[in-house]
Amino acid sequence: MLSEERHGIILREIVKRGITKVEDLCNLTNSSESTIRRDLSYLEEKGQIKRVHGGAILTKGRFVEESFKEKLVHNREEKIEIAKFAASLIEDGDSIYLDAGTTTYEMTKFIDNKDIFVVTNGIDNVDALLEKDIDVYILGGKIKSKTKAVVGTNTFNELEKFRFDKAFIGINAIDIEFGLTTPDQEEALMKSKAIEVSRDAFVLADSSKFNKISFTKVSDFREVTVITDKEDRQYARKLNLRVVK
Amino acid sequence: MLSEERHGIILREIVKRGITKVEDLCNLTNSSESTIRRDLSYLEEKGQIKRVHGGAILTKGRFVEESFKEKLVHNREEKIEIAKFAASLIEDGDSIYLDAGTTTYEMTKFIDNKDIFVVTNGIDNVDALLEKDIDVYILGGKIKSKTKAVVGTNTFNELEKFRFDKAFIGINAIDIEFGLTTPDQEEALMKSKAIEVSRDAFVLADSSKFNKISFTKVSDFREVTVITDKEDRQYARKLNLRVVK
DNA sequence: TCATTATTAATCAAATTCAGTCATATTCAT
DNA sequence: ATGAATATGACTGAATTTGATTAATAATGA
Repeated sequence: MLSEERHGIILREIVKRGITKVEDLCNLTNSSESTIRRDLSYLEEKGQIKRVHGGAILTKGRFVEESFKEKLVHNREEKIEIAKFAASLIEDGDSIYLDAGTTTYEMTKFIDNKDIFVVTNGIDNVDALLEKDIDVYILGGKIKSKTKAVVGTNTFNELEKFRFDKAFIGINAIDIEFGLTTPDQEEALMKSKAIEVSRDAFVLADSSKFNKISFTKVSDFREVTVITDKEDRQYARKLNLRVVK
Repeated sequence: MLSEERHGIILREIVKRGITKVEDLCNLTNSSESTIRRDLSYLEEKGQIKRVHGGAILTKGRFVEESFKEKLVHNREEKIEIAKFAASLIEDGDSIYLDAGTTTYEMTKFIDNKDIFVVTNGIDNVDALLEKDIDVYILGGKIKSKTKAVVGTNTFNELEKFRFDKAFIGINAIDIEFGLTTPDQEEALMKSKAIEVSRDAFVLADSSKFNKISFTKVSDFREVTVITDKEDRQYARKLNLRVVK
């Protein structure tokens, strides 16, 4: 049996029952425990299921339709890898700023430290984090309908009151000359301030964001670590680059 | 049986009955007392239940706050009628406060005035309003995972800065003596303040909320108009009652 | 109050499940 | 065909889960 085939069977079984035992999956697919365990690890890596002792369960709040929408997102695989690595940087006790955006949203699926405090300006992040039993603080303010990000001067000022251990920021464009830029001025201000009030700031950017320039400057390279899937000597010389995979 | 599976069964049983004995849970899951005790400790740790001598109860006291989804089912028809009427009160140009909660959430579906400004502390309201092209302002603060309501002193203070034309408030309990009460103190404060800073305050309460008393006082009758589906002479004499249907 | 009973926490050993490693089998590109 | 890459199943010691036991604690009623 092909592994893809097994993955399908496993997913369907878990969706159907909500929870499944390794043993049952062995019988269902005529495979060894080792194989099933490998499959479960893989599916968990992809964020499709959650492993528990003895089997696996659905990742909470994952609706079937969502997976269709998600597939449409550009560079999804890369974003997930970047998000996964970023999430792994979070340590117990951290206070975190999580920017609004698709890449940072992917992070929520891989955050397993419950003893953390997350401040976000992304409405979509809230649900995902609550389901993980994580303390969430939403910044107040006007919500941009397109990105569902909270922005504005009040929001900006509210951010001023916090100090974060780590900030995770999404970005639209990276250029070796102009640094980090993004189309919306208000969002740029938010990102910039978040970077400022954080001990460590991480910018998540898949390779498609490179060599682009957008309207508003967010930050110079010096202040942040860029997490990406793109190997690039030039950039590596000028900035703190973390390449995943 | 997997532990995750048991946790689910235990939670469901406690939600259903309000209180459960260790012995019953043993029978229900075919597990030993040791195992059930460990499960209960774990669930208590997560804040999902409270252990008592001989068993466990739900964390909240007299008026158990059902989860958001469960509440949606309860008295749905009536809530929709109430919500529809409440929404019809909104006029172009209004600035509105929309409380977190299921009945107020229903309102979002019937709001068709786009030229309004809505402030809310309910995360779920945001999406629904954005889809209607309505300007939304979310209050900032800690999010209660159970009700997805934003609460806290900062949030309270933020609310202070607004003045609304109309506020729409959900409520858990109405008593002819004690007035409007609700289980969570922080949420009660929010509701109370919202009523205070609004020209007109409307409280949405289906008939199941009547003749009940909860923990924290939200408001006296004088300050608000109660929208309900229940005809009641006694209440009608004491407060401003609007009965729909 | 005190004694009796029920419930609990702590500890232990057995059973189950796990991650990691290895050898073998299969697939793939050349 | 050949070697490299990948997939699989078996095995091992480690980690986790479980139920039984016992001593401590809490509830009950005379």
